[in-house]
Amino acid sequence: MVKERIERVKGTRDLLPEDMAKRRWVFERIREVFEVYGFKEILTPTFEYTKLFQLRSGEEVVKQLYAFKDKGGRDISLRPDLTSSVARLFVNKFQNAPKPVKWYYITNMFRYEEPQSGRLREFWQAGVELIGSANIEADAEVIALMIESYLATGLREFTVNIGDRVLLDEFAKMLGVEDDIGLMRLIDKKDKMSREDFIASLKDFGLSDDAVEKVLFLIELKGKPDEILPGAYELFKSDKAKEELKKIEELFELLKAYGVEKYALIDFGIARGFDYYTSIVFEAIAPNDLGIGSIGGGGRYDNLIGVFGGKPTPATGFAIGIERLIPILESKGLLPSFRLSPDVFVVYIGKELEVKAKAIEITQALRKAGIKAEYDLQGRKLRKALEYADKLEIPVVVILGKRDLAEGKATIRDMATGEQKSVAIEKIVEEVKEMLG
RNA sequence: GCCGGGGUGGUGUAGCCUGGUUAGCACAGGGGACUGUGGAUCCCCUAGCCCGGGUUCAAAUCCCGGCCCCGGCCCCA
Repeated sequence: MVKERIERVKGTRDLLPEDMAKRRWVFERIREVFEVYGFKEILTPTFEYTKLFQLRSGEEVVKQLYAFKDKGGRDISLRPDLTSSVARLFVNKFQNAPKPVKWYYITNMFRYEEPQSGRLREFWQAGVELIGSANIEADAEVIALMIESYLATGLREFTVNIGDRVLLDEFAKMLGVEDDIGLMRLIDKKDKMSREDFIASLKDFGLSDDAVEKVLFLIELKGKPDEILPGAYELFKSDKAKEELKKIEELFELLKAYGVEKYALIDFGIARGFDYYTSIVFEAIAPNDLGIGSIGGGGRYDNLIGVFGGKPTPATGFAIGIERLIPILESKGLLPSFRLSPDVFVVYIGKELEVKAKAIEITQALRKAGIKAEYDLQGRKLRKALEYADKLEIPVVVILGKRDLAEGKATIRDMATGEQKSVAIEKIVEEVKEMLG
């Protein structure tokens, strides 16, 4: 016989019962916060026309699509994020809905990248989109929500670092740099290299000594607003930049009102990709030794709806990377432990149908009472059945044999103490409930 | 797409450099010793060299290609 082993597809993961229990717990914590903030859950299709994702361009983006032709010859891609789909949905059906539109999603995404630490080809994100408000309150709302989402999972050591694309643009203009994207790309990499290498790469990029000084000054603008903003007001002279700085100042005032300002920092070196963000951008960082950088991020994208053919509509949002968050929570011992085994194991002795049937009836009665119960489908001998229950740490075993049955009773065993009692069959549910507390 | 390190029963591993008995060990799984009482012991069973090609009398072992894993680069919406 030829056995061909089928492997998992590269960059994908099998999620086992323990994994699912953890994920479900984390999803629920996050979902609760999303809901109390008034966001409503949506889900768009797993795949869309490739065109949808190409529209907001970026050659890299297209290269990392999981793209294919379907049988009808359509060019299709698995969604690399939900923002594009949400924008499409909004343009298709919700342009005249009352504003703001507040949506959230918890689902999987696909990107064709080389897998590495904290990066798979299929991954899950929990995110929100807030569409229809250009006010800084909308930015504050989603940033506060992001912070509270992490707090809900028990995480405490993290910061949400806030940057601004307008300021980076103004900065590039100030330096007379035409390739502003190239400059942002370099600035984004600042933490990955030594100061000397960073300076060298800036010079290679063509910056004058004076401009290099300014860049170094800019990336030092990282911290609490009262420490940072005075320096920022000195660095930026244009009206547009000053106006933007005022917004950020207000943003932090609002975050104070939300009660989450201690988790928020200014970091003007944050660029977060280069395609659709237009103003405030932010990313969440949680110190860890797992090699995991950002655990989530987002920002304002005021042009995207227009790009997709809608009337220009401001929007902001964020996404939390579940595959990055869970290992961090786990390494900090913040995840509860989950019991997957049943609470009661019903064992019958012998092969008689009558006994077997009674065991099933007892199991069903327990289940109807909401108790996680199983009976021994393997038909093990009592000794093996107890070993099994012990191994799975099942706290209560109900033993049913002909002798018990003759008296209309069953034996209930407390696996921790080994204590047993003989109980009338109709009293079993009641008795077990009491034992399980 | 590129670079480095890996891939031996379900899991963890020895063996690989230096090719040569039946690929060893531990745990897990199933059964028995023990026909109504667990965490112990003993015995038995199940199950493996990632795939393909090459070199060789002989390949888990050496060579080439592919796939997958771990990590890094690019990129990270």
